[in-house]
Amino acid sequence: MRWEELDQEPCSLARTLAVVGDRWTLLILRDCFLGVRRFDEFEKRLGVTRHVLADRLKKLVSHGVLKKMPYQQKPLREEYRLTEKGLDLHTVVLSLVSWGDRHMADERGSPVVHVHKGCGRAMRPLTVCSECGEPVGARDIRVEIGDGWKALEESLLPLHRLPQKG
Amino acid sequence: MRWEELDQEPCSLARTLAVVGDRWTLLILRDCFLGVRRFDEFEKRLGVTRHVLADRLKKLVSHGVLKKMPYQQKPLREEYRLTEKGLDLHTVVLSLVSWGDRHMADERGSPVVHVHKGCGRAMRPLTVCSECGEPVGARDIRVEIGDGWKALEESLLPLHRLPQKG
DNA sequence: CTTGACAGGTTCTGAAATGGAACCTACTGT
DNA sequence: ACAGTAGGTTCCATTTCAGAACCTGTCAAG
Repeated sequence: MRWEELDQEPCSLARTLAVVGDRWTLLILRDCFLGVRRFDEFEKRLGVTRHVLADRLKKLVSHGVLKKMPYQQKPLREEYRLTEKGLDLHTVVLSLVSWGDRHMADERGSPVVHVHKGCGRAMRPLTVCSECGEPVGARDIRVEIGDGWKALEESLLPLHRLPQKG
Repeated sequence: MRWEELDQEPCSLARTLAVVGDRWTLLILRDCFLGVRRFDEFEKRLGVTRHVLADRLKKLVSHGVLKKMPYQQKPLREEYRLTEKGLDLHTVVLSLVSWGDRHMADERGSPVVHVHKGCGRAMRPLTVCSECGEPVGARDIRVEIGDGWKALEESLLPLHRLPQKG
């Protein structure tokens, strides 16, 4: 499978990875959420080569995750900002960070703390069911085929075994 | 920056990407959550080369995300199963899928539906604050330096500008 | 007892992506 | 006139990847 074919896959995860499924892209997005907007700032903070950085920014713009906004004329200078579509990736970044905090931290603890402006406290993201509000984990969910995709059932989901304890 | 240095970074996102920051790894994990356990099943479903598949499975085992369990002797055959650490990645996968459903779906809608066993309804994952239970988005959170990392403040977070509308 | 099949890999080779550095193009400031 | 800055592009050596063939241990059929 080629990278370019990925956004045609009958799988929302594959389609998302077509946009952000790359180590540099997610690090760029992390910095976007911290307020970084300019080419040379990304370069200094990430240690990525300019070539790759230019390529990833271009892809993110073409996918509508970032947009270029002029911040001065003469000479024209543009900065990269998150669109609403890009801001919506916050839960993805947050869940990745949260997993790292739980499973990859050293004795110094979490490098950054997320403070919820609403209640003022340090928070961790919790994933809950949109319907009943209860927290959900891997074992609480069953996967079924979407209505528009019944014809492809066999190729989509040959298996429905859920991961159990042990 | 080299891939191998990534898990030493003072950033939980970078450390997480050291484990799963690769397009094939996340597709492998998707299939794990659907119940796929054996080498040749992964190969058929993913269209990945055997070389890369063997490499990624080995890395996931070495990071403690998957474990090899024998399911027969003579000849010894082993299958790959999610550990608790691996099951804990479910929220990551779920948030990626959910973003794809919202922003990358075509007219046929979501390929798969997640049913919450607890309440029996089709659900979307909602990210809420662990402290007050309110839903959180990108604009509801402020980032601060963790206690163990104050000394590195400048290199960690030169900027605290938050993405605003427009 | 030879042939074939199967699970689960490893080895080989050419193509693609990446890292590192140099170069380019407007402009501004001294 | 010269240096500096933002935002790239070009070039080349190294690394990684895709695609295919090959290897090993076991069983089952003819």
